[in-house]
Amino acid sequence: MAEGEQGSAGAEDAGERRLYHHSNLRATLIQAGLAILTEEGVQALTLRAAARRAGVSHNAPYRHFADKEALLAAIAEEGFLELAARIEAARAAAPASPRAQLEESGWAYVQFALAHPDHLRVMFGSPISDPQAHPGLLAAGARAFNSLVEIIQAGQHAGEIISGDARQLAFAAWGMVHGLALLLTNQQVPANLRAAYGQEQLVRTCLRQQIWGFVPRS
Amino acid sequence: MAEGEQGSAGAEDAGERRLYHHSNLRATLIQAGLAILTEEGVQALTLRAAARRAGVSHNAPYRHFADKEALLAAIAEEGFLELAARIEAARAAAPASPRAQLEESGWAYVQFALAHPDHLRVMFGSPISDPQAHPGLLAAGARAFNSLVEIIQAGQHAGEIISGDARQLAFAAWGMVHGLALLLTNQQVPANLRAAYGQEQLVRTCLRQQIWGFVPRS
DNA sequence: GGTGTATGTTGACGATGACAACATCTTAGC
DNA sequence: GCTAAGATGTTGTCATCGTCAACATACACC
Repeated sequence: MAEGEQGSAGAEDAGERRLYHHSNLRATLIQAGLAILTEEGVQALTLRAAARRAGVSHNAPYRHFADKEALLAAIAEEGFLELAARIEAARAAAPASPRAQLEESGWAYVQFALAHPDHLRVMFGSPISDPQAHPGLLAAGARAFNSLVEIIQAGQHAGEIISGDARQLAFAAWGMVHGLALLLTNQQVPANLRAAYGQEQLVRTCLRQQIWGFVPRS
Repeated sequence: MAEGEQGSAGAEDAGERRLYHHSNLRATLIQAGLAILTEEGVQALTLRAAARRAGVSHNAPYRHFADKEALLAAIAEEGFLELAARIEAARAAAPASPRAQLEESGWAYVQFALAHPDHLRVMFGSPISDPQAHPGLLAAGARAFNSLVEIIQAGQHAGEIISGDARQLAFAAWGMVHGLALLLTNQQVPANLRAAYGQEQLVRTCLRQQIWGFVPRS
């Protein structure tokens, strides 16, 4: 955003000038949506609220998104991209052992969920009517998933992980991590469990148990 | 709107007479909400729509629910009760082996999710602001969770399941099943995986892998 | 039988998603 | 350069929703 062309006066705050046709409203609206998610929660994420944050009229978003669901899909896509980046970073930072990488990736996933619970709700809780209508969303989700597949394949090559369909194993791992993340963010963890372990230890314990199931028996 | 007391006459369909003060509107509204969930989906679940189905005015629900969230909580509670019942039934129908019971319980959970995806969304997707305000909800959730704990404890006694905190193990199992259920109902399963295995086989394979991690090493 | 309270109704308000009509900026063709 | 056409943003409007306030009715207890 930011520039001024054309016309005229009305320099807003100075520096923050936008030209009406303010170039990428689309990106601005997505950022506004993310800000609303973290500051006010998912129930406050409304087309009109995003428009207000972007400083445009209540109907401007319709020039960039067919309807509310399209904005949600774009925000979800953004989430999957960050999720994939976090998983990849965690893998890179982890020891070379595929099993360790699996644990760190899972923990990274849960950390993302805990840091952005309402973003996660948009990514997964929403009933996206036609996924085919939002191809970017599918691609971003696939990228995150493929990170797991790669780790598992590497582990199979190294003999650290049982043989079998790597995609199926990755799905199992994804399911576990996803379930843990949602239970934690929804505060649906039995209270005494949470108290006894603490979030990180509880999650890592569950992850190690699952990964333990991936270890070849001698 | 509809009838007539007081004045009188107006027997509706015959048989279906309700006396205005029609006794348990509360239960009727919950049932109406469930019907909306299965027939129209979660986005159609609205206080006013539930009132319409129940044949009362748009404000009648407020005599029984403080706000929309209270109705959602009641519907969620209903879901947890059915979920617990299904898990218990699956356990009862399964072989005596605790590991088999674990798999059947998990599959029952996923079946419930597939049969009532929008009900699941109300149970888990909603951001219940203050769980303490809906004690029945917590109790119903705890009952479902405790079914798993019991199976695991039995397995530990029989030496079929590794020792350790049964509640933590149950949480891991719950997380896995929950994640699988959500991914399936949100249609977020990689297409080729779904095609290669079919839902039931895919789920059972993942469950067995996890349970395999619960088996004591010789 | 009369009265108080629980239950249901009518009416209103502000907010939202969506549509239509209009205004303004940008760009393409000349 | 200038103008016509399209892209982008605005104003106005509508039906629906959640919620509140005021009012009406029916049941239960004395």
